Amino acid sequence: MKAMVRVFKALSDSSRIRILKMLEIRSLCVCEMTEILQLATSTVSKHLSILRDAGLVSGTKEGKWANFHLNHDQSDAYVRHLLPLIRTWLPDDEIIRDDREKVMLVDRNKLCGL
Amino acid sequence: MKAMVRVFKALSDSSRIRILKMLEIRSLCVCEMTEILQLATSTVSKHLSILRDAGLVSGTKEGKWANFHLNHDQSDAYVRHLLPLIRTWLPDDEIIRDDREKVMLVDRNKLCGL
DNA sequence: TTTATATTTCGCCCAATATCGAAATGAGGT
DNA sequence: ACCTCATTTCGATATTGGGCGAAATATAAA
Repeated sequence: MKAMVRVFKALSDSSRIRILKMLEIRSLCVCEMTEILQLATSTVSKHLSILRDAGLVSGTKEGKWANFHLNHDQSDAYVRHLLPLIRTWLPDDEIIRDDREKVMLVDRNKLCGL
Repeated sequence: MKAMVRVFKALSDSSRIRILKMLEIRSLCVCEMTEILQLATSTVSKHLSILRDAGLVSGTKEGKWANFHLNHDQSDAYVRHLLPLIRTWLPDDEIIRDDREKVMLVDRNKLCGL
């Protein structure tokens, strides 16, 4: 039950939902998400660790960046069932739509280190 | 998005998960759940109002008791998809099993008003 | 090795929430 | 109407959780 509650807790914050919906487009590094969400880097990193602990995302280091992506298949039953559901939800949400447009525009090389 | 987060928030507490799993067996009144959960009546009532606001359960007054039951079909997409999922989860959880055994034993007439 | 930069961790603050007991509400039975 | 009892609401308290900035880590580049 603890694991299940942890997953639901991870899903019960709008910033974290925004992150998941962005990651449906492509994998992203922390500074890209920070730019889109307009939150402090440390806050975004915290959100990602909560999502990682729940098994919803995973992050792999690539050079100086940490690439985060959705944890579709290799994960437990909760995540395996919930991610596809969430993918079908919020198709018309304004914030989500705007976020995803920005995902296609941001470039980590131009973005980070301003 | 607000509605979706509200549903996930409602699901991210172990007492409320226990309530949902008990209601999979049969509808229950507040004092029956209070006895099983070993929480204050006011706490259980609060949990139920959170579950009701999320659309997960509904309660109908029957005499002096308030009968709560799961909100399977008539509810929004989130609840309609999540309740069946949750039904298949935690089949071997000890707490859930114990709760459900108690559900079959409690009798509101003997229980309430001790 | 030193410097620059992307990320994580830490300490703090404020808001939200889980819990309780007491008081208020509501519906039945007398 | 009054009393009883199940439930809800209210007030207080303690814990959790989201947010930030600063310090610590890690990795690339110089």
